[in-house]
Order: sequence, then structure tokens, then C-alpha cells
Amino acid sequence: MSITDQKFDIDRESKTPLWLQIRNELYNCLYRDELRPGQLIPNEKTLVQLFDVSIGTIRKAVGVLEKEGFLIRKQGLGTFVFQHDKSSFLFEYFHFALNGSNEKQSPNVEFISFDTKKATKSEANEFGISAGSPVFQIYNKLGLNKKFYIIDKIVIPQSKFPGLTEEIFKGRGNTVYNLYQNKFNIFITNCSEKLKAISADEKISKLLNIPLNDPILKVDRVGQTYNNETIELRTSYVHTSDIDYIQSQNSTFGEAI
Amino acid sequence: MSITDQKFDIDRESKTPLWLQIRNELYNCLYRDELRPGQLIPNEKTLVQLFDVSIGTIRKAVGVLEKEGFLIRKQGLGTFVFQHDKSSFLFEYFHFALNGSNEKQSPNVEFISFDTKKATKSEANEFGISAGSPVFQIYNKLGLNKKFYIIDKIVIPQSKFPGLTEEIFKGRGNTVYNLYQNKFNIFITNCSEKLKAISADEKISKLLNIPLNDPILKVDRVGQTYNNETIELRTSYVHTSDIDYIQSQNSTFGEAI
DNA sequence: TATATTATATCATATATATGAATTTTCATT
DNA sequence: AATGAAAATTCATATATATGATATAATATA
Repeated sequence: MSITDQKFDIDRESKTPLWLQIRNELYNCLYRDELRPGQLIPNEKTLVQLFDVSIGTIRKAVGVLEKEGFLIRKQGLGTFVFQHDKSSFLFEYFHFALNGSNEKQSPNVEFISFDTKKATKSEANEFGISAGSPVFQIYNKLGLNKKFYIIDKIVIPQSKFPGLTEEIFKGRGNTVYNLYQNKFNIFITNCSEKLKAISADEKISKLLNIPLNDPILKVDRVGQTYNNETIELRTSYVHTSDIDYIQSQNSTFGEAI
Repeated sequence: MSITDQKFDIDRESKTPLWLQIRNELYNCLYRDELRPGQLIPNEKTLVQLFDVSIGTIRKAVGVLEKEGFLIRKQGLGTFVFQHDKSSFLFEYFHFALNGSNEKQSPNVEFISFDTKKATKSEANEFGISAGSPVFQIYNKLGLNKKFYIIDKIVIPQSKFPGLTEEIFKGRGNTVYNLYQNKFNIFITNCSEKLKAISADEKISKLLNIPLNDPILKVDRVGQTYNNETIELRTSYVHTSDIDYIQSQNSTFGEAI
């Protein structure tokens, strides 16, 4: 169903502000995939008619979704649905930079392996599937400046990625999140990460060509989609002798001025 | 000079939007300390008169400063200048939680040492002072649930904290950033962090009572004030066997709905 | 055809105004 | 003094409208 075809009923008696009701309706359109990544959404005038509110209320609703990262407004052009690509990946999800630098640069990625295995208990628990269900486990090597510093292990449930093969994965030609989005209709909306320092085990030391027991930064990332459904478990093993995990933070989460 | 006494000249011909000009004027009042932490700022009606614009423009300017974290609006009460305290510290700057938990809890802090030393070259460089200038170096131990997992090393230039003594530091009764703010008029506006995995050296292993060479998460934080002036260099050494460094991230930096 | 101009579409800024919601203050009543 | 109702204060939501800025499309002109 197209967004312009449906009848939204906004409750003017509700305690929830109109702008928030509209924001939620639009969010649901994203969730229901009636507004697809990269797509141009109806202009403000149309939205005014669709929801029968003033343009200021529409702008507030759309503005919030823009700040949340779901929509992107372009003056003179229109408002578009956000889509994952290399630059957004670099900006939002890749947290590493060479020693002494604060500038991120795009990592080079090299494929290592693609396997099917049974989900561990904790993986199954995270995904909300039964233990032993099949999952894909994929290893990649990431580097900067021709050297590799990071091993990425990706675990995703087979059920959510029907038909995914090693060839499709290798031939994606873009970021992994872009693959999820374009080939499997899964849009990663939020991530959380947990970091630990550990010792390199045999596997990691071989893959990264570093001494056994070297200190390694281990990053566990949970990638989720709408309604906090977990889609991907990613573990990065980072040899931080030459690169840093960086995080910048304003007093809050303010917009850049 | 009080904010209500001065004449702001807003340039209506400027390419910079009015709301941004006003946001910048208010920001400068914060910077010049004419609006102090915790203080109630003039209400919207007064600001309308002060800047001679409509209330919508004022609300936009104040709204941005609120999102940036400098102001806090409270319906029915007024708008206040943000101040550092324990809850904001927990919310924004303390990134650790016990294994398996996503809930942060307030750490307990124990004083270790307070010394004066000469700035290293890199410290001096960061602070913009000459090498060898005196700095304070303070060690603390942080823990959760009666056990200590973190050693914090704080380095701050003596010149910016005149009269600071071990007694004042120990008797602060609040967070360190609150001390900076209330006793020394220095307001930390933003931080950036760089993380590495290293091996515990002798000093750290003794302080945390862990084996030598255990993997340790090292967090280097640069704390800055207005105009990106560096105020504090803090290094945290974290034994991550029982706790995680956690980071959550929405698709962007969206406001909570 | 190539270029410059004009028109159109779309979001951005700004004003003016009305009503509602949340909090504190005031003040009458008990 | 304690309580409760009313008033005042302040920010929040919502409408209506006008003008500006930016990008694209259409058109006229050389």
C-alpha cells in the first residue's frame, strides 16, 4: 500500500501531540516498508493534506525523524529515506582511525570465510530463535593503509536471509548493511557495542599475524532493526598497536552547527 | 554584565539565519559566564524583547542549545543552564556496566594520590602551554559493587586551577567536572575518547591487584571547554574481565521519543 | 545544438497568534 | 497552621501565512 493511498486517523483528543502521532505513523510506514530506502517521500504540502494538519506540525514530525536519522531533507529537492552506504557507514559505524589521527578513512575489506553453523545458546537467545537453528557465520579482515588490523566475525540467522550465499555476500559491492537493506529488506536502525580487552588466541593471532596473547580490543556489536529486533551479532577483534577506537561526544547529542 | 542589560545587534541582512545568530549570542553569554550553570535564563517573552524577533525564532534558538546540551527547558518552570552533577556524569561520561548488564550504576570513587609535576611534551602540546609547566596529576580508583576495576589518571594544568589542593579535591563532594565548574569556573563542553588494548604494567597490576600483563582497556579522554580549549587529559585503565565499556547508538544522534 | 533565462517545486526561515499543560505562588478558608 | 482553590508564570503545541533559498525543469535565444 502506498503512503498516499491510506487514511491516517490522527486523534486530536489524544494526549500525544499531533506531531508525535504523525512521526509515529511515518515511522510505521518505514517499518512496513511503504517508504523504502532512498525513496522520495511526499512533499510537505501533500503531507499536510494527508494528515490534515498545518505545515508547522508536519515539519516538526519530519524534523524529528530527520534527527533520528531515518529521513534526510534536501532544500529544493525533497525529503528522502535514509539508506546505508559507504559514507554513512564510515560516519556512523566505523570507529577506527590511525594513531594520532582523528580523521577516519574508509577501511579496505577482505573476505575470509562464509559458513553455516548452528546457533549457540546465547546467539539463539539474542536472535529470538531456538538453539541450534542455522546461522551464517562470516569472517572478514579489515585494514587501513594496506595493513590489516581487524578481524570481523558476523553472525546472522539464516531464516532472515533466505538464499544468501557466499557468492552473493562477496559480490555485494557495498557495505554489509547495504546488502541487508537492498537484497533482504532489512534495515539496521540502531547498534549497541560492548568493548573488552582480551588476549589474542591462536586463531586471531594467526589471522592478524601477531604474537599469541597480544592484547586485543574486542568489540561486540548488536545490530537491530525496527522494534529492537536483533539482526546481526558482530564481533571485531582489533589489534590496537597502530589504530585507535575513537569516540567523540558533545555535551549531548547535539546537531552540528 | 547581565544578559538583560546588553544590546544585541542581530543582522537581519545577514545570510546567517536569525535563530542561529541568537543561538550564537546566547552561546557567547554562556562562554562569557554571563549565564552560569544552574541559572534560570530569561523567559521567552523577555528574549523576544531582547532580540526583537518572534517567539518562534527564540524557541528555535533555545531548542538547538537544548539539544546541544547547554540548556534545559522545563515546562511551567523556565529554562536553565546545564550543570554537571552525578546523574549527568553517569548519563554522559561514564561508559561502564557490569558484564551482561546494560544498566549503568554510579561508580564508587576512591582517592589514590595528588601530585604536582612538570608537563610532558605531549601534555604541554595538548594544553597549549610550554613544556615543563606545572600540572596536577591525580589518581583515583573506580569500582562497582565494592570491587575496583578502573584506575583514573587525571592531568590538568596548574595555571587553570589556581589554588587547587589535595584537600579541595578530596572534599569536592561531587563529580570532578562539577568541581571544575563550581570552584574554577571551567565548564567541560565536550570530550573525545580513544581506546586501546594494552598489557597491565607493574603499576596498574598492583593498583588493581591483577596479574602483570593482563589485558587492559586504556581509554584516553580529552576534555575541552568552549572554543575547544583542552582542560583535562584523563586516562582510564580498565580491567574488563567483569565490566564492559558500553556504547549505544541510534541510527544517528536522535532525540529520545 | 548549446547556452542563458525563466518558471516551478520543495524545503527553510520568520512572523503573529491562540490555546493548552505544568509548575509555583498567592490567598482565602477552615 | 494547614489545606485547598484560584491565579500567575512559563514552556509546549498548533494554525495560518508570507517570503526566501536551492535545485531542477522548461523555455527562449543565439
